[in-house]
Amino acid sequence: MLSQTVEYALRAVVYLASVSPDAQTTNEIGKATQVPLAYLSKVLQGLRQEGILKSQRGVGGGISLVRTPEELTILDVVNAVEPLGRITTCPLGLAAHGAHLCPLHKRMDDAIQVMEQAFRSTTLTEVLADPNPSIPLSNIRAPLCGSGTTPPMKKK
Amino acid sequence: MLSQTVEYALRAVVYLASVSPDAQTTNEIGKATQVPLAYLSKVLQGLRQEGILKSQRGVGGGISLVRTPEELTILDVVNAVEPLGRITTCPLGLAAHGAHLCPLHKRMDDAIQVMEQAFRSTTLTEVLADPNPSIPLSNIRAPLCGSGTTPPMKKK
DNA sequence: CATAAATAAGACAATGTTGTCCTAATTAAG
DNA sequence: CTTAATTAGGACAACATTGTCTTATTTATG
Repeated sequence: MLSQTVEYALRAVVYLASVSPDAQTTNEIGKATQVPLAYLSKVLQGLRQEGILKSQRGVGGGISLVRTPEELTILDVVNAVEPLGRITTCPLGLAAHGAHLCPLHKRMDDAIQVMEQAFRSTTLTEVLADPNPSIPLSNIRAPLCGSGTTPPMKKK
Repeated sequence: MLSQTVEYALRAVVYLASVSPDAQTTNEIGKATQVPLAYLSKVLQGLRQEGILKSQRGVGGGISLVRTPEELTILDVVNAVEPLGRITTCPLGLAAHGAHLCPLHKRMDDAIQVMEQAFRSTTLTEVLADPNPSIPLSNIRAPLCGSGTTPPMKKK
């Protein structure tokens, strides 16, 4: 349904939001989100190219959000990785119908649209502020199922 | 977003619904829906194995719906081809949280759920009954953008 | 029974997604 | 200026999706 890459991108962005506006290294993000490190690197590069993240090379560098969590929605992230693919013209060859999709494709697009709207209306701030503790096996309060997203205490 | 196979399956099923309860050959379905014939054959086989379609081999045979269009929803077809993949347990390793997904995955699942609901609430009858003509270049009234879904007039 | 019309099924190819690994390029700090 | 910590990027591999082709198998009909 939603691709693995979208899942990974959202984990990373939520984690970055939780420590925003600080930057984190790919390693730190990988550890917190349990995403395969080498692939995470690719995903983060993609998000940077799409203007969601910015990066700083070299010692003390890392990756951080471009916008504040308040200004960033789940839809922004999803669209940066893999646009939802709204149906705007008839997928059969028929000349572009614009607003006049056939009944089937109209309904398919409607379904995509409600999902799009659900994503658009959720900012990262909202995700972080969710009161749902949701972590039976740990008492860490975290947006990513308790996988180490507690803000780093102090520099090792 | 929705796979190509889902798109093809829905075209085929909508077409079959439009002539229900008659059977149609794979060839006829392919012509009406503009789906690559050899691949359509695979998709139809899948739908038959999932109990959405039934088939009759040999001369005069073909493929037809198992249920009436009234009893068949878009969700039935989508789930037969490629289940929507609701998120029921934490995708990170954390022991199954059941109803207690973390805030991020709860919202992802919510989005999938609204899409699922949109599909569940649409029967094929509804699609066929849609008053939207939607065919600028043709005055054929059809649920598939005018691609030849007018009921066969008479046997060749 | 022979034939032609159909679906069923398997092998194969092309492409996309996911993932790994190695080498470059950048940069802070001693 | 050298070193170590980082991101950037390219080559490659494994697997899934999409698509084609060929060969069975079934079945109505003359």
